[in-house]
Amino acid sequence: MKLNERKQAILAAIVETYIHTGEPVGSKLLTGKLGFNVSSATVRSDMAWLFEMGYLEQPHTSAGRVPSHLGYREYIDALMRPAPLTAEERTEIDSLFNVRNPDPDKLLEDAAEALSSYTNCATVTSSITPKTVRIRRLELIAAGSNTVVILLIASNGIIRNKVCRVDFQVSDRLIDFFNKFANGRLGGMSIDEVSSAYLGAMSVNLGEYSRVFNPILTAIFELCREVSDGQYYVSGSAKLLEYGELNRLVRDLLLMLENRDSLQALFATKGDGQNFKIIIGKENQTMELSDSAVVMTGYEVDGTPAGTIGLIGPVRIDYARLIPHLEYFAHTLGELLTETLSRD
Amino acid sequence: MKLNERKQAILAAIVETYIHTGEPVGSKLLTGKLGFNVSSATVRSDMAWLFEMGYLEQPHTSAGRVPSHLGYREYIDALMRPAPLTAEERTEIDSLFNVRNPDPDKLLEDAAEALSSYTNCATVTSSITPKTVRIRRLELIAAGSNTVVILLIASNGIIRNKVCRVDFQVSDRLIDFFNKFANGRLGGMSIDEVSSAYLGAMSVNLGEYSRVFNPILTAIFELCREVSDGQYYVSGSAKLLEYGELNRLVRDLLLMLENRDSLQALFATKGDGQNFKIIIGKENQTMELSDSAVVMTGYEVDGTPAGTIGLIGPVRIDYARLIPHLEYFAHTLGELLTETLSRD
DNA sequence: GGTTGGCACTCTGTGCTGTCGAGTGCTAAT
DNA sequence: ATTAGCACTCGACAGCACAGAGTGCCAACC
Repeated sequence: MKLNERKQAILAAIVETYIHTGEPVGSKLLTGKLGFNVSSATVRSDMAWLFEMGYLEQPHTSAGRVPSHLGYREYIDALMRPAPLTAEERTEIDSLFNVRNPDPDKLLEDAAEALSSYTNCATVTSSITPKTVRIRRLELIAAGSNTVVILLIASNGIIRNKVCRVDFQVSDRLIDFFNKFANGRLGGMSIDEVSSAYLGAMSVNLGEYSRVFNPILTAIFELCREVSDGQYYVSGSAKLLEYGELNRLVRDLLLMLENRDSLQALFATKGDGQNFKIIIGKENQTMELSDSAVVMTGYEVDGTPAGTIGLIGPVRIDYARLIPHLEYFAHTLGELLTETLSRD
Repeated sequence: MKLNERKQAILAAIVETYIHTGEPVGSKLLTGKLGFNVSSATVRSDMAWLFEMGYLEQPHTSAGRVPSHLGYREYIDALMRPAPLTAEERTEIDSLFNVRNPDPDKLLEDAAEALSSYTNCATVTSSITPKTVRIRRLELIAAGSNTVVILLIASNGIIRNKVCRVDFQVSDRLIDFFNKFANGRLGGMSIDEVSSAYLGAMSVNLGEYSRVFNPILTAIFELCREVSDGQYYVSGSAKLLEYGELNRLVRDLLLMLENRDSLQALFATKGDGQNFKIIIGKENQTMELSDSAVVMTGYEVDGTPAGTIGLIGPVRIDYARLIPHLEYFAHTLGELLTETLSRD
């Protein structure tokens, strides 16, 4: 049931034309766009075949044809010719990053914003914390007589802090004591290993101080979870409004993008490693996305997968242009993060 | 040119009916809703008068009437009877706040979210840092051999950190030295007094270390600006899509809410102190808001204005219900923050 | 003088109709 | 296998009539 050369060309032309115009494409228009020298009737019979096979859909009897999800799938998997980035585009993207900031959180935020302004889609970046991330440093800082701030610096450069109220009178001596204790016990440990059980065991070791420091240990646990759950940066969600075909669901889409859990569910479906994942329309598990396409890929820091970058737009987007762009964004992001971290 | 009792009642009834139904209201419908026992013809002549005076508008000749901005204004300023909160509503709102978290940033975020889910509008909360906010503590923490984290704890409970790359080999001795130096010079100082000039003078005092610590001083300056500029938390912007009348501008509205500068411009127009400010439609400076209403008020921490809380919705919102609610939110937020800070 | 009922008028929304054009599907010829 | 020709289908659009809601005005009334 393979497509011959002409059928491939016709399908590709339909997808590309439709991506551009957003209108069903007819046989006559198509004959002009094809390299082949055939009449519209021939094209028509091929289109009928493609329709039969499920590659095309028909909004109504006398309209042109529109790619079905299967059609897009075939186009993306086999027919599309990705447009490699020009040198100018590369330097333009490079300049979009705020290279000077060594904070990974800021970098992810900037990347989401840059990608969004570049692609005119909603974008999401996230840090998926792999098992290898360790606690580089924990620091307790006095913030008041009964308040402390706990600062966690992770080996992937992520920094989080948390305010914690304590029962005891905060003193330099106690802070010092705890900092030594905590860094001794937790420093260098994998984030995921910091379980309530482990912290409970630690608490026992604190002896007389155990009760006093318990809220702090709890806070440390929560901080580790925050780092390990990663963070999602969304940008340009308002751009989804520009695509009329999404109108029906755009409200749910926006709500989804505001909701951490939905994002997590979506990005958890990401494929293995650096590979691309393109989910088209109804292929999506979630209703909200049934008229959208999600294109995402991972980025690597120092050779290990460290996060995801992706975009959400209408099914009708210029894959051939966007995929190489997204690839370059992921690559650049990984590079910058690697460089940032290798500096010490 | 004052409105007599019946005209007042008619205007109020028109505003309230229109807020509910969203459809132009006609004289016949109105006669039923009024306490007065008059015929539709009488109501009609009063409506004609209100129209003449600019309190009402007419979408087209044979349609009912719709309140003009002046009409809304009169309603809000003189006619509206705010619906005081019931005890249940109060406890419901109280329970929406995540009371246990002593972090002001989280509190503001929660407040925005809670207010949005409660009012079905987009909401914004912000911390405006008054002149009285001081540096409570500055802490330099080693994050690598050439990287430090600077943590700033402000007297209003706000905590910010920044990663900073340095030229020198980070050592405990240097960190200690700088921490003492910085807290001695800057601790207790008003955020706004930390100018580049002042830091420049400090740098001179560092003598041989001057060059080495300069990037850190710059980072401290930036941190102070971050705290002093305040933060904006937006929630529920997707809810604006539910209001058909905003459709035309909703894209620009959403973009505005994503943009820090626009928010700042909007909230800078806030009135004095705790007072309410309601800006209706064209009263707004910014085009994007010309079909929306902005309702905002300040909240106070320890008796001084400390921030703003507000909501953005269509002009047609239930002011009588929302204003007391917003008031209560602002009050609760201020209380919680005051309590949080007074704990040490 | 304020209030009322009556009536003509205006405008929107809806549904029906006919026409136009784009595009298909089929068939017979090449 | 390809093509030209032709009938057919369907949506978009414009025109039209009609019902319904609401107004504006006027003469009559208390």
